[in-house]
Amino acid sequence: MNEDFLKPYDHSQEKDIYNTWEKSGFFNPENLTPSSSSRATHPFSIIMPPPNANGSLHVGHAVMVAVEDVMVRYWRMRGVPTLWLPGADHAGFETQVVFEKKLEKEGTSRFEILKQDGGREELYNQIKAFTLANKSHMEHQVRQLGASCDWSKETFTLDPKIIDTVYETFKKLYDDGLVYRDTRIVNWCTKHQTTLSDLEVKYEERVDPLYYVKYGPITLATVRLETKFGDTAIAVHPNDARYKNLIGKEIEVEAIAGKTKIKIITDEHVDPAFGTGAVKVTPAHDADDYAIWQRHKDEIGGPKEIIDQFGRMSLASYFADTADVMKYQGLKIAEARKQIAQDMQEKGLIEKVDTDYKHNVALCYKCGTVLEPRVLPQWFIDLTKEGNKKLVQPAINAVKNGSIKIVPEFQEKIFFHWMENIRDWNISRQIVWGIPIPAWHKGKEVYIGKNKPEEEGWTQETDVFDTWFSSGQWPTATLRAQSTSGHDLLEEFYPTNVMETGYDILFFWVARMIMLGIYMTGKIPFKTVYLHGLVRDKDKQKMSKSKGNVVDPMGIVEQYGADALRMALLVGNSPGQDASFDEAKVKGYRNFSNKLWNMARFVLTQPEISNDFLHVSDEDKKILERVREVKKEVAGNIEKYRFSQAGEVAYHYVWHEFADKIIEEKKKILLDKDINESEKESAQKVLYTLLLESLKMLHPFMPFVTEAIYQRLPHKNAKFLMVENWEE
RNA sequence: GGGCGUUUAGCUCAGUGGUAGAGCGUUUCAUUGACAUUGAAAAGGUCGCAGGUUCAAUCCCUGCAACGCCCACCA
Repeated sequence: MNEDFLKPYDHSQEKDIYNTWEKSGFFNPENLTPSSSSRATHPFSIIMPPPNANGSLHVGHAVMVAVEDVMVRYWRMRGVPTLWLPGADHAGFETQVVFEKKLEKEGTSRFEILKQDGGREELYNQIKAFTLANKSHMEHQVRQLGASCDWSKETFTLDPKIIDTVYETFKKLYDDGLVYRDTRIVNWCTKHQTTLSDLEVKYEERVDPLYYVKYGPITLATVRLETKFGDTAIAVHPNDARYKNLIGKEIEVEAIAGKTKIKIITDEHVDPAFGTGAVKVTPAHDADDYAIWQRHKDEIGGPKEIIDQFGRMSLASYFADTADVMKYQGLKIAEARKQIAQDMQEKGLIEKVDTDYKHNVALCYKCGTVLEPRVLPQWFIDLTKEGNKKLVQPAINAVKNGSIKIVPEFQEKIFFHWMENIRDWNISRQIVWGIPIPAWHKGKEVYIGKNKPEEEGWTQETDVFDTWFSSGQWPTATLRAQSTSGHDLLEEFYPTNVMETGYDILFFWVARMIMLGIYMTGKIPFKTVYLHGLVRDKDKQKMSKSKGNVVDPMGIVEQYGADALRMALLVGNSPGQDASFDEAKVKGYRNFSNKLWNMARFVLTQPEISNDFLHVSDEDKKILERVREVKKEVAGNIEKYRFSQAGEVAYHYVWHEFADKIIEEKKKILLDKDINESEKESAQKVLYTLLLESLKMLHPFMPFVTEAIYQRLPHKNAKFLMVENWEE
């Protein structure tokens, strides 16, 4: 027996085991010898959600690796050609935000860098260096978790081949009329100086004063007093009797700077029950008002922009000669509002103030800054007109008709609900860290292409793509990028089997992959979507840096081993359901690793009985039959994505049946001098068989300790447990 | 305003149309031979509440309550 067994199991050997696996080449599907079983003709593939290369892995990544590795290792042992393609995401906006925080700590900002000549390139290069450093750090961590993915095919979202595909898709969308550039009201973050998609807006309920302002004969309620300088009309409901005589007229209004005139229009959208039933229309700074303006373009003036990109009053275009207004010039919104309220109070223009008015405020999901709606030219993907037919409906249909299954099933309802109410997607970002939108402008002309057109006068688009536009093409783009002349991976592995990710990015990512995947290839990108839940802390609180309750998975791996962490994250957790992280649970499974180690130690004290041993007792035959049943149960659960159940069945069998009962009974037989050799040999045969079967069924969950034991067996069928045949 | 999820042992959570499960915790006992990162045993749950379907419901249906989450252009 190997001397290592005289000591407790030492999980620090995980690193060495991983290295030998990786060097063996068995992570790569082309090095696997498919088994002869009929299942082996259908490959198994997973594209790993590429972690953001801007920091360390969090527990969510550990869940992702654990779940995907279970499937991949299981199917590999079934003799199926198995591809698990890893990647890394440049994560445009997210990474730029992380990088800017770093700059802030260093006492500078991106604007300092952008001021210099060639500042844009400089900033890009700095973020690139930062990202690449984090990328290799993160890849190392994915290895530590035991991910048996094919590193030779690792793909980065900024690889030239990925960008080529993204450009090709963009061109196709543009040619099909599914991409358009238009000036519309969009969400603008005054801190980050970029627009955000509707998904990147978080709403928070706040209490603000609601001012009842006198507009001549009308009083109307508003929170945003400061936008009054951008008013172009007042709207009332068409059936509102109170305003019957005023509709369509221009009324004269006493304002801060003397008298002005404003038109009364009607719009179905106005709720007569709110406030006074009259609403000021400020199309440049409010999405609702912009919508009203669009319906009344012919009657009223266009958007008057009176707040700038930094969230400061910018009144010179309309009020340069009016000192009473220009005194607010340059004030931040909140300050301007306060002063205007005060001034209007003094002039008797405010009828009353409702001080505890509750309403939802739109915030930047990253920094919490109040978003300022702005009217800007942006690139959009049409999802409401032609795009609804060509992008949205095919995706809905794929899930409705079962070509794509979402696990857990209830998430399908959530998916449908979002898809059926989807809006056009703003894919423009005004940041540097991202894939540039391949477009050129000359006056109103637009040219789509990577390279500048020959003729004079074209200027390059400066917006970059929303990261999700490129990652939304990930399954297709990666397989295409990694294909070689000998291996068309799209042909071999697309559609992939499973897309495993967190439910929090169902809309951001999964929905878009389905739409774009079908659009690009005519085929669904994956057959099953498995959505894991969020990992919260021990007290069910969301982990966050500010709360200081973030669990570092790598610290846990260091202390208890990746096997223990993986088991703790798998058992007791179900798809789509949040889980809480308890270190005590990890400790329990660390103990299990050692238990298994010692079980092996005991078995290996016994002589190994050759394969052609024929005198298995009837009782032992039952034991061997039973382990096959258990293994089938584990397999069935894995195939049905019930990883918690699968892990628990294996765990329970190995510890509480094999160890506690069978080993104890066989121990008695082996020590009893009155029992004949044949029966002892039968017991020894059983012990060796059960050990091997236990290692196999636990390997997808706890790859390291099972491999460590396998490598110390006197006779091995395969070079690695990782490529042992699951069956026999 | 819509939609979704959860409610099971002290805690964190799995699970099933037919005497209820795991991890941790608690109590008692055992132990120099595989393992104290151990073993044997025990306590502990009218499976949120109220109806219904069924021979049988924790599980299916209806309603309710509490908690949580997502979506939504009411100023």
